[in-house]
Amino acid sequence: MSIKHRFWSFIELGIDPYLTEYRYNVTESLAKIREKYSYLKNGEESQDKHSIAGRIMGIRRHGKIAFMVLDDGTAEIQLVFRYDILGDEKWKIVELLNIGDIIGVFGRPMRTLRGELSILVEDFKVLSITWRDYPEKWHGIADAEKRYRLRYLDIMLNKKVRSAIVNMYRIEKAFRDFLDAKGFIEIHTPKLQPVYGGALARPFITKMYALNRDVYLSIAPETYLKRSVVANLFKVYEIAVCFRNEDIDAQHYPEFVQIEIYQAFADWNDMMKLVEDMVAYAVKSVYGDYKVEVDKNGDKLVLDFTPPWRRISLEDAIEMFGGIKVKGKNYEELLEIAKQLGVEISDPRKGKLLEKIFEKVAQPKIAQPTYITLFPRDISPLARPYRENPEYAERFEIYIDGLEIGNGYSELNNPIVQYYFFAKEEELRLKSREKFGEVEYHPMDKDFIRALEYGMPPTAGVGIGIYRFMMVLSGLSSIKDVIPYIIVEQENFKTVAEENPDILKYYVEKLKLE
RNA sequence: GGGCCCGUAGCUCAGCUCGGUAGAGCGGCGGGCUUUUAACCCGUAGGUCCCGGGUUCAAAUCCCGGCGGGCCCGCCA
Repeated sequence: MSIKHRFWSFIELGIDPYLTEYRYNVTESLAKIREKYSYLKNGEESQDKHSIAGRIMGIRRHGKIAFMVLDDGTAEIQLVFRYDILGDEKWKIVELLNIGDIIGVFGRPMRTLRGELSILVEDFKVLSITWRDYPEKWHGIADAEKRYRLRYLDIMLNKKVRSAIVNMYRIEKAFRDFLDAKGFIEIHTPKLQPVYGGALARPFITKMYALNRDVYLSIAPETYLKRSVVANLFKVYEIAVCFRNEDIDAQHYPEFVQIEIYQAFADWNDMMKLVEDMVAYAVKSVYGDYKVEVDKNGDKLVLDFTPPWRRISLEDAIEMFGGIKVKGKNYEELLEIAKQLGVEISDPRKGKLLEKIFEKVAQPKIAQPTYITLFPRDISPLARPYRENPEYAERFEIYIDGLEIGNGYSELNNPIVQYYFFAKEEELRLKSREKFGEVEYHPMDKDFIRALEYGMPPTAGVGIGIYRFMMVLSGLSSIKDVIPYIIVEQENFKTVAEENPDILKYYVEKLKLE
């Protein structure tokens, strides 16, 4: 690059973007200012003075007046820079500012003649600069690879992504508030476990040097939260990161967050009530209403979280949405139905066939929050068999906008039966391996069974996928869009210091780094 | 694990079918402009066309291999 870097222009004006200012006294957020001064009429100026700080997101220059857009993380506002107010010296700095620079601003709220609430700038400080050009303002960052590599830019520029991430925090907080008011406590269960369990999935295996052994990354907090119930912590939950060594697609990612809740002396019906109340509470406190309008790439969908939610049994749902009778059918008949539907299936469990048929014909049609109940017992090794018919489990799943969001049940508290189910799982694994290849199964966990042997009360539990829930609420179709940062392969590129040895030399000398 | 698609300037993209001097808009830089909302006007710089190999007089373009990324199917939430 032969042209002088604008960094040197700042230095010439006596501004070092890292050495001149070390802090800025912010007195008000832009969200508050927007609220407080909404009364201003066109052309009206307030005499109040505020200090704000943030990133310049847009610039419109008109000679001796310039308009910029400032984002302070709570909202955006237009800044009005005027030569007659700022004077010659400061105007030179205004001319150097680029989109992406970070400034602190002192000024007065006003509304322009065109009706834009603004800050009339009386003074400002350069707090940091950008060394890289920002993406085009209209399309922003659109290339999927760039979005994930430069995720901070995607979060900064893509409003849908940013509000999903901010609202995820608010939803989690509302869940905690709701549960706290009901006397629940949150427990941190181990992420490094000697036996994995609580779900059916392939685990990550890592080396623990302290004990010179392999350990598993937690696939679910379930068995430890149930131990906590045994410990007389009768109302527990955790917002837990879970790791599952499976493939990535639009609905799955190897690390994800779910909230798991366990309540003693309760059954699945109590848990469905708790969940719909909690979710409705959270949605209302974050979005202002039980009904949320979601923009799915231009298509509008109004989700209604008003409790109670619809409850349909798995087999009824297959009949209702798919027009297929499955009740009382045997394994061979169900296999034939699956084949007709084009469902590839290699699993000896009848329940797995039903689940697959449901996923094919019913799941995509469930838009509003719905409980699908009475899952087959043979695919629910941690759930309590249905009191009226042990072919089923007292288990429900939550579906919203065609996505599976959660899973809950009356927890199996019988250590004898739990032992039997785990033993069956091992058997299933060995049997299936010959016939179908590897299937996911739940490993024997005798330590967990021993906990049950000390006595666990009747208990209901649930797990709700936080990322999936946020996908649904924000209308984002890929789970990666609501995960703050995902893994990407390292890439070769040059840093600014590598490309500008003169600037590197400047700082090394200035800060006496050698 | 299987299939399909994408990779060109800082960003968004065109050019690729039918091989023949590397393009536009935005952004950057320089100039003009005191009320704009993707401001506008004039000028200007900016490229390893993802990488490697092959075919050809000639490759961004055709072929092969690789890398990076996306989507779908199978499996997991």
